[in-house]
Amino acid sequence: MADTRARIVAAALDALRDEGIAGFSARTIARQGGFNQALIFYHFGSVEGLLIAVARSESERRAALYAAELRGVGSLAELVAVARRLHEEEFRSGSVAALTQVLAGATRSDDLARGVWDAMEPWTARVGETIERLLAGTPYAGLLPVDDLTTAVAALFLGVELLTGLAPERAGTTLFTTMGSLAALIDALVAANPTTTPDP
Amino acid sequence: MADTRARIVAAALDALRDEGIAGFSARTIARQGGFNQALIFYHFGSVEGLLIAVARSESERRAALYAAELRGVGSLAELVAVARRLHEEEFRSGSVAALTQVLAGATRSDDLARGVWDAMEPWTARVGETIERLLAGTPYAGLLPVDDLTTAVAALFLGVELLTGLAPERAGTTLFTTMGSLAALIDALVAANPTTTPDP
DNA sequence: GTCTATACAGGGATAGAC
DNA sequence: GTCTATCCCTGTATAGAC
Repeated sequence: MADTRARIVAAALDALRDEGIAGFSARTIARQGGFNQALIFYHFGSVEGLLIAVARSESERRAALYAAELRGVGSLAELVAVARRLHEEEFRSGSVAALTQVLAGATRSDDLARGVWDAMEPWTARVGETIERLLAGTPYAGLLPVDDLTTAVAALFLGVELLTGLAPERAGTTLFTTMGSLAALIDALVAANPTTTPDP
Repeated sequence: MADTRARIVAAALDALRDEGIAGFSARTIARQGGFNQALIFYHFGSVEGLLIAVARSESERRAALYAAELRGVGSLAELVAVARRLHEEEFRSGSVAALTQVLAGATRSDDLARGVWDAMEPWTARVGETIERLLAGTPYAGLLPVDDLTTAVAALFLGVELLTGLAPERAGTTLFTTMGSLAALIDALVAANPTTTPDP
């Protein structure tokens, strides 16, 4: 039953958020979801298989969410504003925290790493489209590789999550306020120098 | 004996790099270092205690390394160049990878989170000093909070490590090349607009 | 498809010999 | 300070009842 699979994935996500990858076990997950431990092996083969399923499911959900939010973004400052909103929403629900746990866990197995990487694709693709659109309005369009910028933005987002998990009060509101100021600053600088080109 | 403690910490670091936080156990570590498992409990009280000790030791080592490298940094582009050199060195040795594992593991316990956060202080302090020095040369000195910028830079560095662990070929060389171009671009924009101020 | 029961390995931690 | 031995818990995985 597809419904059971969804319930298991949801419980696994909760467990990942609450216990971290180190405590991600079939027993913990089953306790969370109030179902039997053996179901995990029946439906996903192994705990690792479930982890990949979680990564995939989360990435698809996130891609849909971000696609809607990112559509209207027309400047760096707006990108930061959207990132802030999404961060607050996703931090409350603990879902990006769960993603960082998956990433940390992926170092153990190459299969898992590949699976998680593939699962992230729908999300990073949305971010990449947005960056491409932003760049198109500037003279730097051909000079800065979109792929690398996407990786950098994704890395920043994940890193913030990693640190927020450690000390929520530090990365709370002021960090995004500052990044917003910085983005506005860069927007202004770019607008003021429409023909400047970077060093080769 | 202080020597034994150091041996245990070194073995723990190796274990963390190879197995990740999910496989970080007293037995794995003891196997790595060729000593007895019970020594960990004698010297560090618990596996968690050892993890905090590893975080502290690593942070001090890293602070010393970075202090030397960051001293000469006078522009954003130079900061990226230093970050690239350090990333390559630390990625080879696996030590930032170990740090991300510690951070992921810290979600489990508040004690651990506090310990790891404190342990990161020497490192972030060096980064913060550098950013403060960079800002001092611009008109934005009072406008952008150094603490938040430090957090952002640290987050970016950690996030890159997280993604590099997942797909080394993606975050390899071109990412830092692009970030270097971007930094040079911003340096140029700032130099061209010495009196521009950001939106309030 | 789901549950119970169970195998077996690995891990945290401690007692006590040396 | 270090090692051996051990307790007991947790975890993965499967067999088989329902």
